[in-house]
Amino acid sequence: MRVRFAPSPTGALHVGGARTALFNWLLSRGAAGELVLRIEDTDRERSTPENVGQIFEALEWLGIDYDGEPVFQSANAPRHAEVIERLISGGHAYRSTAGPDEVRAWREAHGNQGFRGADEGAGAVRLRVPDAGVTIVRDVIRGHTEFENALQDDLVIARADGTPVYHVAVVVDDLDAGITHVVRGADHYSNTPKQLLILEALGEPAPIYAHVPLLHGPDGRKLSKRHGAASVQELRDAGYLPEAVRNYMSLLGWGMADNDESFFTTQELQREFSLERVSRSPAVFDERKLRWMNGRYVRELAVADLQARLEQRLGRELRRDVVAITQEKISTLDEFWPLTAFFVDGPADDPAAREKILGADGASAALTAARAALAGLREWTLPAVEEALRDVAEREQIKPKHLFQPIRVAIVGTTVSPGIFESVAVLGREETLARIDAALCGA
RNA sequence: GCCCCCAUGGUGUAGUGGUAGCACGCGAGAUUUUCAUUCUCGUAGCGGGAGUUCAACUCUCCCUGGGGGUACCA
Repeated sequence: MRVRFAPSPTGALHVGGARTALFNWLLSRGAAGELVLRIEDTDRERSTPENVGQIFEALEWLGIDYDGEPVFQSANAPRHAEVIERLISGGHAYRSTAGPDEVRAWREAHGNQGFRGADEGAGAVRLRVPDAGVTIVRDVIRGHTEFENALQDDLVIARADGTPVYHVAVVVDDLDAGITHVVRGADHYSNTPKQLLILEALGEPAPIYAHVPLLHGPDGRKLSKRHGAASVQELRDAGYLPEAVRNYMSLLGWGMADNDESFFTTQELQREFSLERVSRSPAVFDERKLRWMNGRYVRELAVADLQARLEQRLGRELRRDVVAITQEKISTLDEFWPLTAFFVDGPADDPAAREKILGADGASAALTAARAALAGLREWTLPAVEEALRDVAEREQIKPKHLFQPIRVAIVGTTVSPGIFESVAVLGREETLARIDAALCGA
């Protein structure tokens, strides 16, 4: 078995394309030599180093490793030219100057039958399509479908300038690479008979096809930028974890039998995956579920691991204890900084919170009592802080909420933060007392 | 226009010729110092119409809806 992933070099790795890559990778079982990466770039316009580099990065981030060096389709041009020449000399193709207008006119005049041209010795190269019979697409996911040859136009396989068209390029490249399984998006389904026709003219066998359903946005339309994150780069930038993305994407258009859980390790995925179980209908990409799943993955990370990822993402050193007290409160990496910036940037400026909490009856008294208790602490540890503060609440007959919220606003600036005892413990004696004093002053 | 594909709650899916399970979401409750987390309960579905059958969500056909293709794009 040999599968390939062949994205077009537009730079952004679409999540639909990423899912196809994932399926290919799972199908190859990650075995060496089984997954080849090819850049479809017959027109060469888009395969700039930047664009291609971005795709490599996205794939690497996702954890999908292909085998060996990626192949650039354009590099295979001589081979394509040779095949096209062969088709012409074998009588399977001819040169024609007919353009879209002629083709349309022909169809109108022939009851919508496919265009059939004559050899003019110049122009683009068109494949001769049989007038009768059917071309059968056999697809692991969709079963057999017959396409009538009579309806198919003699398709262009090379432009007038001699450059091959995509359909020839893929077919030839797959053949040369010994590809046995072609797993791609369903948008290629209707084009498959064309490739089969080329294969037939070449006298070569067809690979096994599997067309996976497309991904849609919440509005049921094809997933695009206006739906938010539509590329894996955007997912990464939004703070999702690659393993969560991988897990979530594997669930789109695919389900395990006899398994009600939706969490899979990569090993389980590798073991259980089968093309036969891939769904035929398009799936809607639901970022809320991804977010939920990502939160689960975040919480299962070792603190040191989470810290490393956050540091890498934020480009700054982070305190382990800060990461630890935040872990269960964030569902994406993105949510970390807003929740903990107060540790290094000082209290946030939230007048509404100050007014509401610090301005409340008894807030100052509560703060004062808390300050005194904290100031008297012999050692500044989480248990000590917690004991002291709970003690104040009990002794002063203050509802916990009415004691803790003022402290929170005093040190954080807003009403949302990690646990109050944890925050105080991590902030340290000096800073905590200073911030409480400042709050008392302001009030 | 023509060709092709698809159709289980809002979303992702499981499933069987005898009416549906799981997960997200959503709602309610519990825990709770905020936000979260966690736990409990609940909500909601086989697009429509014929046909086959004792019986269809499951098989067939039609319709509707959605999607894809129809390039000298990939």
